[in-house]
Amino acid sequence: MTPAELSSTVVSAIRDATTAGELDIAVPETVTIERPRSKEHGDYASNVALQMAKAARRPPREVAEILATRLRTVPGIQGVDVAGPGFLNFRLAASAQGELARRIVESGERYGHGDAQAGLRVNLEFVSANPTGPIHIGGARWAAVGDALGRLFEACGADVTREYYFNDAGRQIDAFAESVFAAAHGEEAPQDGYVGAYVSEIAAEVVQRAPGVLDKSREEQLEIFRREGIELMFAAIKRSLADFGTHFDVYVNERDLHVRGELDQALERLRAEDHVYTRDGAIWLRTTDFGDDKDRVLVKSDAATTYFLADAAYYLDKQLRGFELCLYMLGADHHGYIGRLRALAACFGDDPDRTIEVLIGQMVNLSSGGQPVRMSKRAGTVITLDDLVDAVGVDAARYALCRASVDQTLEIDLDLWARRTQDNPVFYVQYAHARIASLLRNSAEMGIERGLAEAFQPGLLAHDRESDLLGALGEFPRVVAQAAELREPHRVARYLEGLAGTYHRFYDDCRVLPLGDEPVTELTRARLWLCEATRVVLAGGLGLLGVSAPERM
RNA sequence: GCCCCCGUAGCUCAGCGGACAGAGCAUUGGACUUCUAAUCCAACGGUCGCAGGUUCGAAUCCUGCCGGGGGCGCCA
Repeated sequence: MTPAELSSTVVSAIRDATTAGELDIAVPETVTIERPRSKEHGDYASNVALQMAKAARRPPREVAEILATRLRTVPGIQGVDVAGPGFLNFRLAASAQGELARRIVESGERYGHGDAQAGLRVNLEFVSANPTGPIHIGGARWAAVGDALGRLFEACGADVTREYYFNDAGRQIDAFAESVFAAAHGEEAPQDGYVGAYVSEIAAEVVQRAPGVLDKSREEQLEIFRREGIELMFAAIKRSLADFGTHFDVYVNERDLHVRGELDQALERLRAEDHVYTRDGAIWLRTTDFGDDKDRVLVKSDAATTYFLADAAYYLDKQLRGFELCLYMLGADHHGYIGRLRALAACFGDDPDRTIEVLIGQMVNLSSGGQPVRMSKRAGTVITLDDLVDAVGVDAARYALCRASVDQTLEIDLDLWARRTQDNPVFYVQYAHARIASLLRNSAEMGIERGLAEAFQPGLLAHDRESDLLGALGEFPRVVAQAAELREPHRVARYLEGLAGTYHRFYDDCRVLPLGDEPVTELTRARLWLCEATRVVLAGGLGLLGVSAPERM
């Protein structure tokens, strides 16, 4: 019996009790079932009686007793206690609990997937770094978390589009072109320009690709360094992301929106909706009507369009492509964007509470040898995604970035994450998977099969460690659904660490394969089902984070 | 000045109102003729920043303060 099944069983009990006149209350759609921290409180617990007591105008313990009496007769439930202020504590029959192992093995990688976000057309926009330099560590955080979020949404049935938006026009790009130009001529980068080894590398590569470029006029050179530089830089960015295991479905750039006339269309639309006015020669959007702190300029007094107008066109573009929800994942330094993005949606007639969500990721700090690794854009000592991967590998990098809430300023100790020891959480989890894989290989070599599903005897998995493990496995679907709903992939990582620990403890106490000339028993086979079920969940969970599940380590 | 994030064990952090607040690391002491000891067990360790409020019940929700980090542009 899964927690979800137990939940609906309790709902049925409430319905029956109201029908029988024992309770006078509206029947809830679902009730909360949780794994109690303490083993004394049974396998599962529910606070439903406490929550319904007031509406039922009865003491909580009395409500709990009414439900307990009915629930005690349900097959698979071994016992129901009323405890404390009115908790219902359930003990499941070993067979009802062990049954889960078969279910997981048969579901395979689909176990844990659900339909909580079924059909939702969601747009995830993340990283979105301009091609003026490599992906830095802040972008890396979203490359990991945004990608994991996409996997989570898909696991919950959503229709996901991963999108990368960038500017290939504008002042940043001008500065980049001038910096590459300067580097090609052995000159200092201009004020507000870009520095770092990659600028010189790109300059050299452009010169190689376009022989004779240095003999052309300054204007022609700038144009070539701009065009070729962007192309090389963007190719490098895409390579970094691909090596990192993060893929995008759609790349959108401002220039295309411009070329297709989408900025003009957006402006006309906003004008038609009467949200636009002119002041000091500039064209403004009245975002303060929708909660922004100040109105925003769409077209500057020199007739140049702002990035904000491009943002407007881009939002409209997403709306027209039929997305019901647009998620923006931004760095902490962009939190000021939230108000204007929401106002934008409202100006286009949408309800921002429904169509827009902005996730803000706090900063990432790195340390090595106990000393902080400081970034300086001016000195060109920017820590990049590639640097992180070089230092700790893709799996550890993704896991480290996904492991913490994005609300938390993240501290990454490069020495720790490069280590192949138990201090390193990703190895702790991966090791559990490799350990199971090894055990299953051994069993295959010994010619021991877990056998047909029909022959599986779930009731044999009655050891405390087995019960703990089954309980943990039963939590996975809920963890996945909750992580997607809250947009918090770190919950999956934390869950996996707990599951790995629970498995290691089981492994320590419960011998699976026969020793010496011991016979193969039904318990041996039942435990093989349990081991395979655990392997499936570990692999599935790691997969949601884009981290590999090694067969050997 | 205004806005956002954080404050939980020595350290890094979990914990979208529920039972005596958890994990890993660190420290101390144990467990390998046997399925991967890259593991496990035990001990130690807390005024959940402070003060009010809401609630049967608050680390969790609300308000105010204190401390740390980040941000405020006709920049991108």
